[in-house]
Amino acid sequence: MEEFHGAKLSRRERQLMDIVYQRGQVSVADVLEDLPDEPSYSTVRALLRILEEKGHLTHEKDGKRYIYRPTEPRQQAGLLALKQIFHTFFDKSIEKTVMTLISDVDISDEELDRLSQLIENAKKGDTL
Amino acid sequence: MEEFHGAKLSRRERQLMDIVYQRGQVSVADVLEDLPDEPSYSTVRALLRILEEKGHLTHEKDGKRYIYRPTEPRQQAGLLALKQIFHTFFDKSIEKTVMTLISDVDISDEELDRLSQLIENAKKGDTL
DNA sequence: GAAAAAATGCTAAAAATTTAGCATTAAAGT
DNA sequence: ACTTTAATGCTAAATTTTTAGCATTTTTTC
Repeated sequence: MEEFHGAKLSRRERQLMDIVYQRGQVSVADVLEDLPDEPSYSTVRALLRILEEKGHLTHEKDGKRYIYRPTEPRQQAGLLALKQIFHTFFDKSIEKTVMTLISDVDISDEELDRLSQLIENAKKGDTL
Repeated sequence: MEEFHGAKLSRRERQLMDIVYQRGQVSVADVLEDLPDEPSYSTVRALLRILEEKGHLTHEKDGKRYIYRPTEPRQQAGLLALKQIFHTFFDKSIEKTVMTLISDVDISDEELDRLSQLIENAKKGDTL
């Protein structure tokens, strides 16, 4: 099993990376805003620096402040995280995973239609 | 957003809980077997005890040894973990999530058929 | 039933994580 | 240009996590 990004991160680090992936990119202030327990500015900066040292983030200057972005693309990180989940909780069964999602999360008829379409396309793609 | 079990756990604790959910139930030896870096027996026991203190596990005796089980059912824990992922990486879109799964993970035609069926049923259930 | 093996109970040290302070630099306002 | 504001650089303390040792109990074996 390939390793998903979260496996090597401490608790706080994971929390930060989640915020980064949710927002796409962050300033220190952004992170502070999303953290429920409001650590100090210094604390958040330290964590971002550590995550950058470890290679999970990069930063660039935007005016006077740093903007941090993940080094691993969102899509890829998401896939690994998803694989981890469906390996641990759903016996590597896509069916069980999707079943859980559509039965417990609100979903519109339009979305269901698009899902059907998606699967039909996958079938065609596979059999060709 | 409801909190998934992993959010309050340390790195090692998460690792243990993943093993527990993968196996359903574990002895100390089981956990040791699944940990790639082989910490000591004592270490694993300590962690299991802590997880029990925190309310994530319970144990019962099976002959001479303890068997630990999660207190939160697998299905429920899996759902929360899944929600977390699709919130963080897939914009809360079931479509994006499923798309990623079926396009990047090997899937058989039979499974695709069952998926179609699943979605058809969901449609009927919703519109009734 | 005595000895050996294999488990747990408890405790504390080592390591890693998390936190925040003080100094400095860069930007903005007047 | 000078003052104020808001950012970063660096460092170290506090806390949490992780680890493992030693004593004790339970089970197995002979």
